[in-house]
Amino acid sequence: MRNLKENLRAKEKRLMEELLAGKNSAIQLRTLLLNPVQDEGSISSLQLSKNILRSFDYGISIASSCTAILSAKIAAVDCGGGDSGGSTSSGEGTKKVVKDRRGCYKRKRTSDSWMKESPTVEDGCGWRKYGQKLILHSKFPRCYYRCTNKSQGCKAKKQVQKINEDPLYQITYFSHHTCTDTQMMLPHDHIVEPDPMESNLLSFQGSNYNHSPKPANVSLLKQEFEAVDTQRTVGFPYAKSCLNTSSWHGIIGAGCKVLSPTIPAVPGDDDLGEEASGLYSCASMNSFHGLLDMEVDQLGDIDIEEW
DNA sequence: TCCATTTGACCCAC
DNA sequence: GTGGGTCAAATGGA
Repeated sequence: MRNLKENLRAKEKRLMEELLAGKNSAIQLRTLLLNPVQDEGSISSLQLSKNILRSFDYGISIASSCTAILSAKIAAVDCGGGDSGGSTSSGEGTKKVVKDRRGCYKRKRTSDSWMKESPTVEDGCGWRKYGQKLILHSKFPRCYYRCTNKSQGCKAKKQVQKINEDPLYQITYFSHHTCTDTQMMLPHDHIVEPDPMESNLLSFQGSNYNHSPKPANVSLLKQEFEAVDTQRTVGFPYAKSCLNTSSWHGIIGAGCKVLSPTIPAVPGDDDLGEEASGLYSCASMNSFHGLLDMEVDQLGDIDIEEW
């Protein structure tokens, strides 16, 4: 557990370093734009913009990793998922702890899978839903999607799990799009680490961001977590909540943990604007720092020995 | 008619 | 044996 905390602290430090590096690059870029005279050896505005994007991409990756770790751990504690937690609360301390394997099955993480958290399930790609299940210890059903261009041999899939009452979804992707329609909208060049928990890292190439994807079924996707049945496979008349798509920016602006790069941003007039808009919704460094501080500190509220 | 969604059943990893 | 992932028939909407 101590290792987990240290790990989170280290990630926080890395995040701050990346954000500061990005800020420095932005300052240099600003200076360059105000004074466009360049020396032979001076760094180009294009390179600076790339540096900025790289810093934010990596920062988002780190933040994603941290929040995913915390979510998993906190959820495990909340539902008594820990083996020791369940046994100690029963008052049968002398009883030998039987390892319950229920719910332990997880799809094997491959180098071609990654996860992110987003306030919206929309990512600009065309997805077709092929299944939905209520997952053990999950309040909300998990939905399964595959690329609408499966006929083209595209093997891209994703799983969408609403985390809690807040509009925050955990989206797990499997395989990249190979179809021509959507591959430019996907995050690629993601970072994968051997540890399944660490595999949540991802990064995005800013130059491929699409700013106005709005598939027709977005509203349906946003509605589908509104009602949950108690059956194993959920069957229900979906509640027809009416979420205003214009509120998405408000959600983003409130400072989400990890942001989808395809959230429509204010369209720029030039290439710089297009690329920079990938940074558009990121929380400020201070608030991000506070968020991480808060989440790491929350670990103190949980019995560390239980982990 | 076509396509997307729903949902019960089945398969398989654990 | 159980839970998670997928299949495929049924259903509904455009």
